Order: sequence, then C-alpha cells, then structure tokens
Amino acid sequence: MGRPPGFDKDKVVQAVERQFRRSGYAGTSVDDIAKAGGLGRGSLYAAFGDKSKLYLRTLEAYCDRNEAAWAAVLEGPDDTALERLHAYLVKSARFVHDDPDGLGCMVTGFVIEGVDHDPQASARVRQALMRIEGSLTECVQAAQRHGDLDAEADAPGISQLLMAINRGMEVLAKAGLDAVALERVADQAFEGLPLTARARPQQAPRPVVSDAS
Amino acid sequence: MGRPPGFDKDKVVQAVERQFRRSGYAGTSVDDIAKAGGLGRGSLYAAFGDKSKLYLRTLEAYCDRNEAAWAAVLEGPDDTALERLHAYLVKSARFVHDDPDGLGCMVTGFVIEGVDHDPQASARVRQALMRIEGSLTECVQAAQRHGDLDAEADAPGISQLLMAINRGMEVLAKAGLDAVALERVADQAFEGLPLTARARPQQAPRPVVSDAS
DNA sequence: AGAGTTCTGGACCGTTCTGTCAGGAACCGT
DNA sequence: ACGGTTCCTGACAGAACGGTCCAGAACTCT
Repeated sequence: MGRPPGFDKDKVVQAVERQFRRSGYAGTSVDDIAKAGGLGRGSLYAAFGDKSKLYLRTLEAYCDRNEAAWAAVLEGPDDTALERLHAYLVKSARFVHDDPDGLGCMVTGFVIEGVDHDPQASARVRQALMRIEGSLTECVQAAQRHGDLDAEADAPGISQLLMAINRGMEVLAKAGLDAVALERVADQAFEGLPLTARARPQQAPRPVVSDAS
Repeated sequence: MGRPPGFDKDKVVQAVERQFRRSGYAGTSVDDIAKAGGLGRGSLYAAFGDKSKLYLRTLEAYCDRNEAAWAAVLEGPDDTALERLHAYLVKSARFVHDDPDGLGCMVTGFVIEGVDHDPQASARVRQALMRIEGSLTECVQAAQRHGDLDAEADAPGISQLLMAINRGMEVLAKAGLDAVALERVADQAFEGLPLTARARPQQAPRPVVSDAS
C-alpha cells in the first residue's frame, strides 16, 4: 500500500557510482548525485541517508562487481591459466578505453583521493584488493602446476606485481596513453613473467593466443 | 620600498603542494591552503591569484622536482644502468613510505581526480610523464648497450611498463600494502626485465647489489 | 621623524553546499 | 470513490565555499 517508489534503488546506485567515479567524492555534490540518479534531494536522503552512506553503498556495489569480474576472468582449469593471466593484462589495458566516458576504477579513486570519512569503506577496499590478489595468486599457482610458469617463482609476489601493473596502466591510460601503447605494456608485462621454456615459443614474441574479446 | 612580504613564496608553494597532495584539488579549500601556507586569504590572492592558478603553480613546481629527481636516479654511465633501473624500482616502492604523512604523487592525484580546470595543467602533467619515460628509455638503452638487457627488447615498451609499475605501487602503498611486500614487488619487477645471461647470476635471486639509501 | 609604499588579517558578499521539512501528488486496498 | 499510506518536489536554514576589499600595520627612503 502507499505510493510505490518512482525509481529503482539499484539503478540509482549504479548511476551514482558513475558520477562518483567521474568526479570523485569531494568533487561530487548532492545535487550532482540527485541529477545523475534522476530523483530529488528529499527522496535521495530518505532512501539512502547521508552522502557518505550513499558513497559507501556505491563503493560496496562496485567492489562486488569488480571482484566478481576479475574472478570470472581468472578462474578456470590449469591448462589455460596462463592464457587467463594474459587476458587479465589485456583487459587491464582496455579497462579505461572500454568505458565510454573515461571513468576510472572506483577503488583507485578512493585510494588516491584519500576518502577517510568511513573506516568501513577502507576495510571494504582492502578486502576487494585482497580478493583480487587471491584470484590472481590462484591463477598463477595453476599456471605453475601446469608447468607454464616457473614452479620456484614467488606466486604472491607475482600477483602483487600484476596488481600494481593493473593500477598503473589505469593511471597511464587516464593520463592519455593510447590504446596500442597500453597493449604493448600488457604484452611486455606478460613476457616478464617467469615463463617456462615449454610456455615460451622460440621466436614468437606473442607466446599465447589472446582472445579477441 | 614598502613593507616586505612576511613569507617566502617558494616555501608557501611547497606547503600548499603538500596540502593538495593530501586532500586533492576539490578536497582542499582556500582556508586550508591559507592555513597550510601560513598567510591570510588577502595575501594569498594578491600573491598567487586564483585557487586554480595556485594549483597550477604547485603542480609545475612538483613536476619540475619530480622530473629532476627521477632523472638523477636514472642518469649515469652504461655500466651501472641496470643498477639504476633497480634503484628506480626500489625508490618507487619506498616513495610513499618515505613521506612522513602518506601524501601521494601529485601527478597521480591530478590524473585520477580528473582535475580538468586547466588545459595547461594537463599539458604539464603529460610533459612530466613523457620526460620521466624518456629518462627511463635512455637508461634501458644504456643497459642494452652494456649487454645487461636483451638488445632486441622493446626499450620504450619496457619504460612504459616501468612507469606503470611505479604508479601501481603507489596505489597499493596508499591502500596499505606494507613496505616489505612493496620491495618484493620491486624485485619481482626487476626479475621480469629481459636480463641477459651475463646480468643474471645463476642462483642468486638478487642479481644486482641495491644501494641502501 | 615623517611621508610614501607595500603587505596583512579579517570582515564581507554572493554563491554553493549539505541536510531538513512540509505540502501536495500518486498509489493501494477496500 | 475514498481513506490511508507512501513518495516527490521545491523551498528552506545554517554552514562552508571562493573571491574581494579595506583599514591598519610594517617597512624603506629621505
């Protein structure tokens, strides 16, 4: 009973997320949020509470999706683990350019902007980073099991390096580095992995076929 | 003649730079700036003009110092070029932790926050990135000349990868990754370089002596 | 010392911000 | 149709914002 809401909460959260990713926390006003979400200030406060609460909510939704997306990229059988690591790098390179407007990763934005309003937000972001790192580590270990990566190599160290490369490519992309250079970076990073002789064809610089997704 | 200024412009710029690095552009108010610089709003506007003008000025000063600092790390004779690349990575890892308060790189902050107020600022940032990349490329080529890096390797690609790793380590550091993990990332990245057999001792995981700076 | 000049700090203005509120519109169940 | 409930819109208050201005302090030169 009563008048039903004229908006879909999840849709609003998603639209607001885009706004936050575009302008950051401090750079986004409540009016911007309301306009992006297509509702009035009153409805917004009634439905989501504070600006920081809404930010936390969008951040959590983003982290959920992001973790799942990377997990989907990285999960799979051992024999294609190395391909998946390559896909991870290629997708990292394309991440920004795939977005129509150049919104960045919300996690990176949170970290660099230094949004300290919420201890919960920091915890959520750390969790997201740890989970992605976990997916990476598993994938690296799978490639090691399959004999594509040196079994002696430091899997967590490689994962963290891959994390760093991902974040770094985003910065370079937002700074204007073009798409082909980014893909070259991705390939270069891939070649820097401790590939076994078995995984590294003699003369071909592209050791693994990349999916054209 | 007349009353001399009670502040040193350069000192103020430096202090304000720290403030911008801490809170970003949108997150820093003119009052914050005045307090950080130790002068009143009137003096501030008289000496520097707009908030965005002052930001541009601090950004330029920061870029100057940053370019010079990296150039100093990377310039030198061919026979120590590989060591210098290692130093670049190690210093990247320590960058954030060396700062007492966790201020980040102003260039990264500018790029991620998406400060679009000034076309000049964007140009300056791009120039800074290109110059650092140039220093890196020269150093890589020096290491190639000396036979420490594979002569067939793609020097610009490696440089851009090293740039990305640098930026990425900053993000991870600000997200809370501890110092030892960061140094492991740096070492991992170094081992990913296309080292020649001559540069890669058989069993030692640390191929080059790192200065303890 | 006094005149002229420059700098300083805080008051001030108009705008924008966050967060609240009330009156009216829209809807459901009966 | 109609009461009860929920939602929406626009207005509102208080604070913070960017930017300006001026009266007085501080200094140099004569």
